[in-house]
Amino acid sequence: MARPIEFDRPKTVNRALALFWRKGYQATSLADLLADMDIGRSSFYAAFTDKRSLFIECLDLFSARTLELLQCARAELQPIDALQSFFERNFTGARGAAVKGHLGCMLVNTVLEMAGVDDDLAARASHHLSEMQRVFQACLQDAGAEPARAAELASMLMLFNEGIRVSSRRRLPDAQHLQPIATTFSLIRSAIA
Amino acid sequence: MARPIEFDRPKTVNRALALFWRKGYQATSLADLLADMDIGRSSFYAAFTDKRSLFIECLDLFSARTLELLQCARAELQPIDALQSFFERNFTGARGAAVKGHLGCMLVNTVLEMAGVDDDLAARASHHLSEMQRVFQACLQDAGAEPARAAELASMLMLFNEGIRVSSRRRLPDAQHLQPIATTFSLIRSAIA
DNA sequence: GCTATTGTGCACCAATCAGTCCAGAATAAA
DNA sequence: TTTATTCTGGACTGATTGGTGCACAATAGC
Repeated sequence: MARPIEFDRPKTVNRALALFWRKGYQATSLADLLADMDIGRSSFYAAFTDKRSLFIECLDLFSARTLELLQCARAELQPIDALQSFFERNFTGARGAAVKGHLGCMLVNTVLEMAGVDDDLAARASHHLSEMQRVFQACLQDAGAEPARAAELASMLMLFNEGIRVSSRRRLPDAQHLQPIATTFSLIRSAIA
Repeated sequence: MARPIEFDRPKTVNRALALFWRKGYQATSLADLLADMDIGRSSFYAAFTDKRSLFIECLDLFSARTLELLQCARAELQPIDALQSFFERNFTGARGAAVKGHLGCMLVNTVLEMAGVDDDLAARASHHLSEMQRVFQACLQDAGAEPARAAELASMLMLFNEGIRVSSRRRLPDAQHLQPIATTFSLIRSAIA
């Protein structure tokens, strides 16, 4: 047929995801993207249609990965431990994880950046957050909470999640994050038992 | 001497503040500002130096007003009630307040928008949030909490604040916000008593 | 080797960005 | 009225934005 595509698509999307995650949608220029993904303009538009379309792809990918991370922990640990580790892993252990932790959550970042600017993007991010909240709720039910109680706690946990993602972009000492996580989960445990 | 300034400076800054609050720094163009403030380019640069300088002025003004609101409630109500009303007022009562509530907190918005883009702006917003946290702590101490305990609760309350400001930009039903506020404060009350 | 097909490098585009500049309008002092 | 001072409207600038188009390069089938 013809010349084969020269770049590794998933890897290239990953680069874009990292950029968008760190700098947000608006502050990431096409020039930034092309340089970092190391492809030409034509290839970019041929493969990804649009800056906006690529952003949506990254947003969905980020959400899928986050949910996967959560489900993974859920399979390996007790439900509440799984939730707690989901928060703590951003501030402990490997340096790579800790660095990523300081970028917060791309979904939360997008909600705040795009609300009032591009409401469709904001709504899409918000929708992914609601999916996360449903997983929170499922974990809490697994831990023995009644559905109504689990829903109530899940919505508080989502609030906590949003808060900690903001807080983690403020470059405060890690202890400032870890201590409230511990406090919150000891509270949740006693609220269920 | 000469021609007097034709516009009411505080009022004009207010207009800019409202715009920045709603759309953030980057998405607010100079054209937007000029149209909304209803002044010409020259007057703008003569009076405010810069888009960035004006933004900083708005940021500081927003912070001052928020702190004032908090201190005001503190003077009129019991310390914990003051804190609780500070959160609830964004989702209850006059429609104007409720609309503003859905814009979240300009400081939180700025931290997330500018982190990794203009770290000085983000740091300035973050600094203002730390001031707020100190007022939280003072209220909790007024309510009888020991300093260490008050500091711990204040940092959790700030996390809660950041969360609720994110959540309020998601256009969820108000009950989704009011219920966690009630739950949180009943928790805090029992943690102090 | 020749041709058809497909992907790419790069020049180019209009639109928009923040910011500058100056001619002239409006006032106050004389 | 004249002059000095100050403020403002709007044209202008250079840089950057996201996006298009085209000529060429690289492959596959023949």
